[in-house]
Amino acid sequence: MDTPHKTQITPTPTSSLSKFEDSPVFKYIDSLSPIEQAKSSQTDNAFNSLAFLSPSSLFPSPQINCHRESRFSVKRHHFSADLSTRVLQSSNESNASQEASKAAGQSGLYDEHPGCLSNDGSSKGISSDLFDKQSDLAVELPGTSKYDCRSPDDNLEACDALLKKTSLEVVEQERSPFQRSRDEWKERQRSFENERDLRKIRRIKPSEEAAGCGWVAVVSDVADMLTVNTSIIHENSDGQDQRTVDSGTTSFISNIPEFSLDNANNLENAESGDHQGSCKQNELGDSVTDQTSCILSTCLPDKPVVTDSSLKKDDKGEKCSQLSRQRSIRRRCLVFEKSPGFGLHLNSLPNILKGQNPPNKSILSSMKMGEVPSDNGTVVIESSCEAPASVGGTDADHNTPEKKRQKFELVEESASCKRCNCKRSKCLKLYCDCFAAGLYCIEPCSCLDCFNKPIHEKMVLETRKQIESRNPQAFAPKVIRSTDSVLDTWGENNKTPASARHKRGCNCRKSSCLKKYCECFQAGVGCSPSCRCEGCKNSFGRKDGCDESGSDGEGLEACEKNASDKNSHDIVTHKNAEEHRDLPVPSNISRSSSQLCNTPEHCSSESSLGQSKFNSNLQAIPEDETPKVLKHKCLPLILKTNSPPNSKRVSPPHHECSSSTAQRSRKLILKSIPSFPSFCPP
DNA sequence: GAGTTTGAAACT
DNA sequence: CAGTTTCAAACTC
Repeated sequence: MDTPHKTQITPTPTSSLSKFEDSPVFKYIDSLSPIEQAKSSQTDNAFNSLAFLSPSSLFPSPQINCHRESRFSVKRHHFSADLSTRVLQSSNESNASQEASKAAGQSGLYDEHPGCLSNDGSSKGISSDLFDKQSDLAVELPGTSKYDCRSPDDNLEACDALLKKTSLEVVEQERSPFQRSRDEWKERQRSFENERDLRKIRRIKPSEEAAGCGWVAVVSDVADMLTVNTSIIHENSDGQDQRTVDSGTTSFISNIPEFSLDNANNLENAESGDHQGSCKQNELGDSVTDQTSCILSTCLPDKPVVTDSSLKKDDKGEKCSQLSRQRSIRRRCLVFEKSPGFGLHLNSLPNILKGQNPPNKSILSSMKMGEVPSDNGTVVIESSCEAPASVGGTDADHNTPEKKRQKFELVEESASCKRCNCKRSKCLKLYCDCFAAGLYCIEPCSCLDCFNKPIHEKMVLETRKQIESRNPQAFAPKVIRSTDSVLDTWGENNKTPASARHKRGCNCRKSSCLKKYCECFQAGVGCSPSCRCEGCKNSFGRKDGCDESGSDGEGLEACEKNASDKNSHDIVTHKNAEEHRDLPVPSNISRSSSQLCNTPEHCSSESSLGQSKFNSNLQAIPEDETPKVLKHKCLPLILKTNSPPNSKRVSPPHHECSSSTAQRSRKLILKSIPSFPSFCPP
C-alpha cells in the first residue's frame, strides 16, 4: 500500500519525530525560509483554485458543471478543509489567508464561497453555501479560472507539487513547539492520502475500478448511458414535459456522466504507474465513495446522505461491504427521495454498461428509449423517444465512439416508439402499461383523457398509492429472473429463458400460453406452478415443468411463429439477455420501477464480484424481464414504493411453503425494505 | 385500420 | 374469495 512517494512523507509513528529532526531532509526543510511557506500557501491556493476548476469549457452543461463543482468540493472538503484549516493555521497563516483571498478573489471564487477558503473552519460547513451556488459557480468558473491549470496534467502536477509542499509543511509543523499528537499526524497524513487518492481516481482505469468494490466502475460505466439520457432530458426540458425532469434526478444523472467523463479525460492524460498500491482499490473505493457521497449530497442536499468517512477507519475487508451497503442507501435515497419525477431509470443503466462487457446490441436495442427496466423503486431514468433527436445532449456527450454508438442505437430504437392507447382508464390504472411501468404518458401515446402526466402528478401519486394500498405488489415486477432458490423451488436448475418466471403466473385459457396474451409468454418466461393456465404450451417452459426451450427448437420456433416481428424482437431480446446473463450487467428488465433489487434471488445469487458490482453497489438492478416494458418510451415516473417484490395478486405457489422459499422470503424482505422511510404506506 | 380475441385488472 | 365487468393489448382480417 505504501508507495515510495507516500513513505517519504509518512513518518513512523514512534520515535520518528526525533529522527525527523535529525534527518537531512528535515534540516533541509528547516532551512526553508518563510518564503517557502508562503509558497506553499500559494500552492495551496492554487489547489483551492484548482479544486474549483471546472472543465466546463469541455462540458458546458450547467448540470455537469454542477457536478463538477460538487465533485471538486469533495477535494476541498477533504483537503482544503483539512489542510487549509491546519496548514494555514501555521505560522504563515496570515500570509496564506491573504494569498488565498487574493487568488480566490481573482477567480471570483472567494466571493462565491468565502467559507470554502476561509481558514476559520467554516469550510466544514461547505455544503449548503457551496451547493446552493453551484450553478452560478459553474457558469462563472470557465471564464474566471482559466489561468489555473486547465489540463488534467497540469492539475496533477499542481497537486503533486502541492502535496509535496504541504507535506513539508506538515513536517515542519511537526517540529514546532506546538507539536501535535501522533494521532493528529496520522490524521493529517490520511488527509493527504485521501487527496492523493482523489487524484488517483482520476487516473484509474475503469477495469481497475471494477476490480475494486465495483461501484465506481458501475457508476462510471453507467455514465455513458446517462449521458445520453441526460441529454434527452435536457432537450425535453425545452418541450412540454419540462417539468418531468426531476431536478434531483437530473442533477444526479448529469453528475454521473460527468464523473465518468472526467475520469475518461484524465485517463487519457493520466500518467500510468504512480500510486499503484496493493490497497489502491480500496483506497479508491474510499475516495470515490467520498466523492460520490458529496456528489449525491450535492444533488440531493436535503437528503440524508451517509458519508463513508467513518469507514476509512474500518477494516478494509469490511469496508467494501459496508460501502456497498451505504452506497445502496445512497442510491435508494437518491431515488426514493425525489418522488415522482423523471429521469433515467438507473436500473436500466447496467444494461448498456460499456467497458466491462460490451453492450449487446440486442440488449441495447431492448433498451428502447423511455423504457423502464427497473425493478427498483428507484428508478429514475428516463429518456424517451419523446425527443429522439435530442439524443446526445451536450457536445461532450457524444464525442466518444461509444456514445455515438449509443446515440445511434437510441435514435434507431426511437423510431419504433410505442405508447399506450388507453381510452377509458385515463392511464391511471394498471391497464395502462405506462402507468403500470411507472411512467408518465407522453406525446406519442394515443391515450385519451390521460391523467398520467406530470401536471397531474398528485393524482398519479394518489392513484398509485391507492392501487398499492389495495395491492402492495401492484407495481412490483411481474417477472423475476429465477436463480438458485427459485429454480430449486421450481425444480429446475437451468438458466434458459424458462429460468425466469412470472411471479403470479398466468391464467390463460385459450391462448395455450403461446401468444402474448399470456404474460409469461410475453415476458419470455416459462409457466410455473403458479400459473393457472389451461393447456399450457408455453414454448419457454410449460407449467408442468416440461421446458421445451432447451430440448428442441420447437418451442422457440413456435414463439417466433406466433409472435409478430415485434414479439420476436422481445424474444430475441430475451434470448440475448440470457446469453449475457453471466455478465455483471443484469440483462433482465423489469416492468416495475418500484423496487430496489427486489428479487432476492438475483441479489443473493451473485454474491461475489457480480454482486458487489451491481447488487450491493448499484442496488438498482433490473432483474425481471418484461419485454412489455421495452415498448414503453414514456417518461418514467420516479416513484418509490414499499412494495414487496413480485406479483400483483399474490397467489403463491404451493411450493412456496418450502424452506427454500422461506429463505427466499427472508432475503426478499431484507432487501426490499427501503433504507429510508417509504413514501408509500407499507 | 377496424373488428375480434384474450386475459389482466378492477369491481362487486 | 369467486364471479363479473372493464379494459387495453394482441391478434386477425
